[in-house]
Amino acid sequence: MAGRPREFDRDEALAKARDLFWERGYEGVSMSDLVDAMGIASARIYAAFESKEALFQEAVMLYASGEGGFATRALAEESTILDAFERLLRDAVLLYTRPNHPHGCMIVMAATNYTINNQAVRTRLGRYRRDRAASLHERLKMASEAGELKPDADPRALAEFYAAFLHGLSVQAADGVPRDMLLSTLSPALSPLKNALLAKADDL
Amino acid sequence: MAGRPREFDRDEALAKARDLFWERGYEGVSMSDLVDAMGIASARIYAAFESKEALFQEAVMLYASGEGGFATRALAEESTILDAFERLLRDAVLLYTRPNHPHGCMIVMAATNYTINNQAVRTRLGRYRRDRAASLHERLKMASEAGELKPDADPRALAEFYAAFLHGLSVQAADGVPRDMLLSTLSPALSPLKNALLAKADDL
DNA sequence: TCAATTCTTTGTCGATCAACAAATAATGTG
DNA sequence: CACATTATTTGTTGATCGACAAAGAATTGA
Repeated sequence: MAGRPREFDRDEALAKARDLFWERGYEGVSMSDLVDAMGIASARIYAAFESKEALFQEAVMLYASGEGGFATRALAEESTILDAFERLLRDAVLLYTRPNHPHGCMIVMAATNYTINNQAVRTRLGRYRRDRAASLHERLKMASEAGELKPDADPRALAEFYAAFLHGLSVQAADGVPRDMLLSTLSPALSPLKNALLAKADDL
Repeated sequence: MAGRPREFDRDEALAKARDLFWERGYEGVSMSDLVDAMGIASARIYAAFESKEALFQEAVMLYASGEGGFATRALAEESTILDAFERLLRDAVLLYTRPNHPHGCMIVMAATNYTINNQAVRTRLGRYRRDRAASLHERLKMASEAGELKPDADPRALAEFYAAFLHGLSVQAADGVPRDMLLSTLSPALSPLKNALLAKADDL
């Protein structure tokens, strides 16, 4: 079997599609935009990725498993809750303001407003965002059960607070707020968590 | 002068357009969607509002001077910085989760991702968002100069922090996070400001 | 009454949208 | 070699996009 070999690098083309979707969102990118950016004719895109929606989905998964995975990594790899959230927020700012890349989080930016036809795309991205909030919640519950937090701390409220802030960082970055400015917001942003920690030493 | 009188209520039609744009964004709404929602033929829309973009702009202004003005009002009408921000955030949650209305903030949701042709719309809404951050900054500087804040508090960082959180609330609301949940995030959200206040009594 | 003015209806414009069909080209396997 | 298989090229499809032109309808002032 095995017919004519593919002439373009599928991963490379997918990465280009991801960047375009990242910058302009699903509906902000037309097939002809993709043709230009990926450098291959539309029929080839359909052959390799099935449809625009499937291509977008795959691009989102590429993002989520790559740069977008910073949150998962921070939550899993840091041992204290404070270290985890400090790193998570810091990595978020760095990613959202990376030079020569689209600003903001792809999953936040790429699907807020949508045509009737494409509500499924919007809903799916909403689910991704809810999953992120859930993972924050999980990590905070863990910390609470491990005795890191005050007994009256509310892990769910803290989780939704940080989810909101994280999403907001993305909007700010897309609006061009500079990296240093966003980094300076992390000190106030971490104070709710610090207030919820069981006291060791009083800092600030 | 004065020819045939208009048969439809311009303000009413504009409000319907605003709600549709609020829910689905500028590009998420087509002229034929507007025709259906406003109940008038497209040529009438052009006669009364000039273009889709001008209609959108007017709808945004209607929003900004109405429901969207909660921030301006809170900042202007409350005398202490804490009261102002408490009310601002609370009003934001209430507006963003109002039943029988689109969820989230129109100015945050209606233009994050956009086609090349409509970057002007995106840019303009970005400017609105930056203006909001600037007004938070102004109010915090006022408070600082009035001696409400600790000398080492950073009004600019606090302003951008609250701007980010506010924008994030909008994303959360649009994703269906319930009102009570969002209200419970306000307690952590206010702790950075409380930490920056010159001490009077220590409340948790 | 009639002319000027404004609104409404109807139909349509060229452009662009996502998606594919058909034909041609290049590979491996038997 | 021939044939099955897969890629690429080219062109087109019907739908929908935003925007308007032209003509009829309703009103006011002269």
